[in-house]
Parts: sequence; structure tokens; C-alpha cells
Amino acid sequence: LSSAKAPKYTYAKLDSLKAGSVVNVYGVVVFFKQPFKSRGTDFCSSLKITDHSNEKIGCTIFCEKLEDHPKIFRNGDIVLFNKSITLVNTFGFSVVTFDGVKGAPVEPRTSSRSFHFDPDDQRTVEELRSWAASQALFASVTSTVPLSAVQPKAYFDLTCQLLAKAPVDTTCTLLRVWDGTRCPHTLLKVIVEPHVTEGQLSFSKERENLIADVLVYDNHVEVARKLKPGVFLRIYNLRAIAGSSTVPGLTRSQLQVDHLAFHLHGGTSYGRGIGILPDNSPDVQELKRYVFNDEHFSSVGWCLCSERSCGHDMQKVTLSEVKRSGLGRVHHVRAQLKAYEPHRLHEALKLYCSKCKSMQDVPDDELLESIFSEASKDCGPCSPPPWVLSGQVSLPRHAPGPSNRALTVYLLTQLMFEGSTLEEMCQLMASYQNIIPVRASGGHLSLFDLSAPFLFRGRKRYYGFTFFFHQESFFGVSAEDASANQEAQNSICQIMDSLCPPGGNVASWSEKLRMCALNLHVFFKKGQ
DNA sequence: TTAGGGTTTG
Repeated sequence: LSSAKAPKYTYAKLDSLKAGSVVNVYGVVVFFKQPFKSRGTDFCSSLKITDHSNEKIGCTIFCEKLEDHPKIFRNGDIVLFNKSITLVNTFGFSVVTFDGVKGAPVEPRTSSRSFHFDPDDQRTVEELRSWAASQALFASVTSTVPLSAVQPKAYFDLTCQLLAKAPVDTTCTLLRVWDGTRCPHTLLKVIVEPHVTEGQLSFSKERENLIADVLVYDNHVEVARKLKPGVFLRIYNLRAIAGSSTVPGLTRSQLQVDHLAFHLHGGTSYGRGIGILPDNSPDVQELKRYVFNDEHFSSVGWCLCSERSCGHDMQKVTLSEVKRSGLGRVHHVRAQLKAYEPHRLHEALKLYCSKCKSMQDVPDDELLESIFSEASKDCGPCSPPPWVLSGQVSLPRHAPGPSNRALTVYLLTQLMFEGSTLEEMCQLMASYQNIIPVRASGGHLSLFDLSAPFLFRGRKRYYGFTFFFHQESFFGVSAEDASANQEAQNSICQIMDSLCPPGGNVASWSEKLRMCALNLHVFFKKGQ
């Protein structure tokens, strides 16, 4: 970020550019293409920007590394260029992009390690946002549409998660995606060989109804090749077409007449392309609310394994053969489950502190009981902070423990109880929606340490630690071939990693956990 | 060097 010595850039208005000059500019993006491979050594980004002068200027950016290209996700984003020569980049080029939505945080998206950004720039971004909001800049371009609102024959941008992919032929790849919404039209299903599929092979009927099969062609095949299942994407200028006669590969054509197919045509015209959305982007956060909501997870996620069918005409193989054959294939094995750990699924979860990197078991009720009992012995006089209301509440008559026991209660936006035991806490849950357990410590109110829940809400308990799926803890399956055990473990771990690429931030662990849980389930099914 | 929006295959 800017230091005291940072140079003060001046930015040229777009209607004042002189041919051959080197300038810094900023502008609102009115058109863009995802970076594509040029015939030379670099990737090429193409965009058009405008500013208060209303002049629209095309920009061409050549950079070898994808991460150095402007991170543009939608029209309206605001870019700020340094050292561009008549808007073709040159040595010393850098770019910072901002969300163009009025009121959104002004968070720079850049690959530069150091960049200059001061209150003037912040003001510029905010002025551009207000100005752009008052203009009809993007009336004619495609927009992001959820699957639930897709119109046949229309071109649109789709924000989605990749679940699986498979090559169809040399010029076409199938991407199986979803956004958690249900398309009102029947979706065409492209049939591909299971052994070429990367990602999950089959899904429950419920989830299958939410999955769109997207066929991407030509130059997009290369981009698709690098995508990992689990990644969040925006596919630009996708086309929905009804009818199956035009779909390559194997389709159940007889049965799928007039079903909706999705095509990403070759070329980069109209900004056609595939963009990877970072996990922290607001669009991904929004999508996750659909994709990972509990209802889907319980009704769609967990049942997928039980619905997975096994063709018994497949030849049975030993686990050592599975071990040799690598990932992504379907096998038919019969193995005996000799032992497994942990015996209860929740023991595969650990509490993980991202700061100190410590990991510990999720406490069972017995342990929690002792933590709370210990704290309840020590509830001496305590001066609450002035901003909480305090009082006393009597326990229900049938509550355990000494009769006529009253607990001190503090009222915030939640209820905070001091000195209750775990059992009492559970009793109180019947009457109160949210409870934060607190204890007296040195005459002051304090929270428990992170090994106890900081919030009880209904039957849920919230921990300050992140739940972490402890991969090492759950294997122990033995079978015909002892060495296959280790390999099976590695395979499952690799599947997990492919679902959630390494380097994900802490927030992504909850997804990872869910994904892992699914795989764990599949694994035990296989074991049986 | 490369591309230089655009008139959309399957």
C-alpha cells in the first residue's frame, strides 16, 4: 500500500488522450473479454472503458501471467491503469480493479504487491460508481441469470459451481454445473463414459434436476482442462438451446427432444469465455447460500451415495488392482470391513484454530459438563459492563441440581447466562433462543475459552474454532490387500483435494467438511 | 509479437 514516499499519480480523462503518450487512466468497464491465449507468448485481455467524459476507449493488455490481467468479473467494474501507452500496456503496466456496485466495499483487486491507493483514488472510485449508476451503460449486454430464469435461445452469463467435467471429443468438453436453482425447463443430459469423468460420477435424482450440462467448444476446451471440480465459475455469453439433434457425443436423443442444452460457442466474441471467481467474491458468497444451504445438503447431498447404482455386470477387482488403476475410474469390489475409526462420525471433526494452528477434539457432553460445572462453582460477585442489563432467572422446577437455584442473567441482543451447568443450559434452551455462556473472572464477565461453545442456539452449538475434517483420523479399513488400505486413503484424500483445491481460506473449510463427509460416506459404503 | 469487441456452428 502507499507509503509516505509513494508517487502521486495523475489520471488522464479519456477524452484527452494523445496518440503516442504514456498515461494513467481509470474508467468503468463497459465490455470485457476474459484473458485468452494470443498467437504470441502472452494471454490477451480486451476491454472497453468509459468515464465522466463519456468517451469509450478500448484497451488491450498482453501479459504472460493470467494473474497480472485485470480481474474483471462484470461490466460496471472499475479499473485503474498505470503507465499504459495509448491503452496498450507497456513496461511498468499495472492495473487495479474494483467492484462497480455503489456502496460495495472499495477493495482493490490486483496482483501487484505494492500499489498506490490514497483517499483521492477512493473518492474517484466512488464518484465513478455514482456516475455509472446514473448512466445507461450496459443496456445491450448479457447479464447474469440463474438457471431458474433461463430463457431458451437466450445468451446469458451463468454464475455456478463446477461439479464434474468430461471431454466429449477433441473440440468439446462437458462441464456439469449448478447454481442451486432449478431450471423450469427440462435439462438435456449428455452421456459420457464414466472413466473420462473428473469429479463426481453420479448424483441423486434430486440434485441431477439442478445440474446443467454445459458444452464448451474449441478455445474454451483448453481453459476447461485446467478447471477443478468444486471451483466457482462465471461462464460468459452462454447459450441455452432447446433440442438435442445438435448435441455431440452420446445423448439419449430419442428421449430428450426439446430438452434444454447449454453451449459456449468457440471464439471470444461477445466476451465469450470462462472466468474463475475467487472464493471471497460477493457473487460466490451469494451462490453458496443456495448451493450449500442445509436443505440441499440433507436432502440432496447425503442420499446421493445410496442412490448410486452399481452395474453388476462389471468385473470384480481386488483392492490392489484399484490401487494400480489411478483416480477417476469406476470399480466393482467386494471387501470386508475389518475395523474403522472413528466409530462415530463426529470424532472425525476437530476444532481447528487458524491462528495458532492447534487442533483439538470436539468435546463430548461429558467434557462440556465438567467445563461448565467448574465454571459454575466460581460465580462470585461480578460487575457487568454498563451496556448490559442484568437480573436473575429461576430454573424450572423439574430442573436438575439444587432446588430453587437462580441464575444470573445478562441481557444483550442475546441472553448471557452466568454460572449455569451444561444440563441447566439445555433446560433453558426450551425458553430462550440464543444463549451465550459466560463466567465470572476476576470480578468481570468473560467468555469461556474456545474449547466450549460460545453460543447455544436451539440444538446447535457454535464454536470459535473452525471445524476441521481430520483426514488421518478416519481410516483403518482393512481388506484383502493390506497395502490397498493406504492407497484407498490416499485416493480419497486426492478426491477431497480435487473437490476443494489446496490453498482455500478458512471460510472454505466448512464446504470442505461437507464434501469430505460425502466422500467418507461413499467410502464406508464401498467398504461394506 | 500477440489483437485491434461485434454480425454467435456444434
